[in-house]
Amino acid sequence: MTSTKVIRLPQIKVACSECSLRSLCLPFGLDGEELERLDEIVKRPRPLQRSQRLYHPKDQFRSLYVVRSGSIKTYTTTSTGDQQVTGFHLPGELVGLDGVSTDEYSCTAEALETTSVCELPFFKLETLSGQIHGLQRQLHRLMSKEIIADQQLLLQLGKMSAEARVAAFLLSISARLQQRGFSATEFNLTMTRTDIGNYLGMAVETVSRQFTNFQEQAFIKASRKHIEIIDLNGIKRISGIMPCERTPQAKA
Amino acid sequence: MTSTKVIRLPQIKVACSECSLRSLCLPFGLDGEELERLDEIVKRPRPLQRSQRLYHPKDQFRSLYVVRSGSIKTYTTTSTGDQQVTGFHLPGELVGLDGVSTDEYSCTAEALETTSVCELPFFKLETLSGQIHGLQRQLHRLMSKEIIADQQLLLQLGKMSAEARVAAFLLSISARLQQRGFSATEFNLTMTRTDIGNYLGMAVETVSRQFTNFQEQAFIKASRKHIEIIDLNGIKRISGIMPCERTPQAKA
DNA sequence: CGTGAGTTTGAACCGGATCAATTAAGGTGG
DNA sequence: CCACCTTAATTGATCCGGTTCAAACTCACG
Repeated sequence: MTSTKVIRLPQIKVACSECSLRSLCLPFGLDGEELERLDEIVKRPRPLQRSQRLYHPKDQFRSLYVVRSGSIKTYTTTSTGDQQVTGFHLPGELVGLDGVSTDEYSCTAEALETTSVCELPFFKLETLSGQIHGLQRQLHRLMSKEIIADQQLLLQLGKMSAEARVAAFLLSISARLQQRGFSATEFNLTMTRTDIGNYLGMAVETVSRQFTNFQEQAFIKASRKHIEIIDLNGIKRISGIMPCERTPQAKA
Repeated sequence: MTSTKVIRLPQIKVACSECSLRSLCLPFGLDGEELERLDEIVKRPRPLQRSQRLYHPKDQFRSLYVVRSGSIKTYTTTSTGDQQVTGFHLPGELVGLDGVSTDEYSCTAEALETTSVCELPFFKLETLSGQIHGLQRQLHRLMSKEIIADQQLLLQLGKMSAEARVAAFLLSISARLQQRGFSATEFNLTMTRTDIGNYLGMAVETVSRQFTNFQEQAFIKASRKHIEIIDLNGIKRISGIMPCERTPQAKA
């Protein structure tokens, strides 16, 4: 709000205590004084433009990032040069955990649109969380939540038909946005169909066909990036149902 | 070693400082005094027998566990009652991270064979890691490594042919065992083919066929659970190669 | 030795990948 | 401001890998 420069996105200087994401973010559970101490180590770099990168593989790991607004995709690049999307990160979500275990990042983090982040220098964060127990707890929560959620999704994807996967993907985005105070039924997919396909492990064409399919069944309205979910329960039903409408594939 | 009871597995009372896994485990980087303090909070419960459970979904989250010897599978159970294997845990690996974010476990952890674990009461661990910086660092490393590794594997699986998946699975087991001082080329798969198929997202029959396939190509010798890898490079080659021997599936 | 769980093998079918071609949408420069 | 170009998205036709269904086999264990 109190910007010193000419043109600057208004939220650039928002302190943790003012941030709308604080209940989902590290500040959760901290009192005023603790919040201030956290604020002191949080950096708020200039927003990234679309396709700008936050870090690359082999960059030295120094910080975790929290998406403030916008969205980020992370991907690795295989030896043959093609890209492997490892995740999409929405506001309030952590980016950079791939660096924690090896001290260098293992993937590329790239903005899908104009995106602003908070930067959390990890070693300062560790020090501080040694002093503020609530912070430590929340850090651990976030770390494991981030990754477990992803893992669960991926695991499920393994056994689902293309239809169910795309449905599950939409649900995941929808639920995450809702948690952050956005609409659960109307949003923009900032990533391309190709990215989605890559992430879900299927051909672009299949992703596209499923969107068409869902539209024909009147579960969603999709116009390019813009998605409107008409029948959330319909989507849920699909995402839980196994291929071929026969026997469930995950055996006992 | 200094067992007080009649029959007890010899390693039951081994302190962290004596444990062969310590360089892979939490003690890594700690000095003598710090190790002692860690040792004080580590519990070493009686070994689990095959198919005994360490915890169930909805159990209150209290502890992380490190597999000392043996192996554990974790799985969730879907609404329709079938099981979804979420991972296999070998000696030196953490179990229980699924509980950190919600304060209750989300899956079942079940011993695949006679298995002994160390129990780490998580809140004591948090407190202690607030005091011992090296411990905190290592805890974070382990937490993220555990999950990131899994995630990477799962992500890759999404785009691989059945052949490549099974190869990648074998490699994963092999590499993890090797890191822990076991043979990389000869080991027992303690889980069933069904478990493997479930985890990898494919039918049991397909898993079985791939084992046969690898044998015919003289990459491995497999007799039931017992696996001997003859041509590790052959397996590696396969695990990196895409289906249909055509174009790579992960697009640029 | 039976009994049953786990594993292997065979045959047929179908979902999704691949290939090919068209349409739509941003961006750019004249 | 519009024609042009490039990239993303859609749609259609064909083909193959992997699932499904069915059945035989093998080993561990009582």
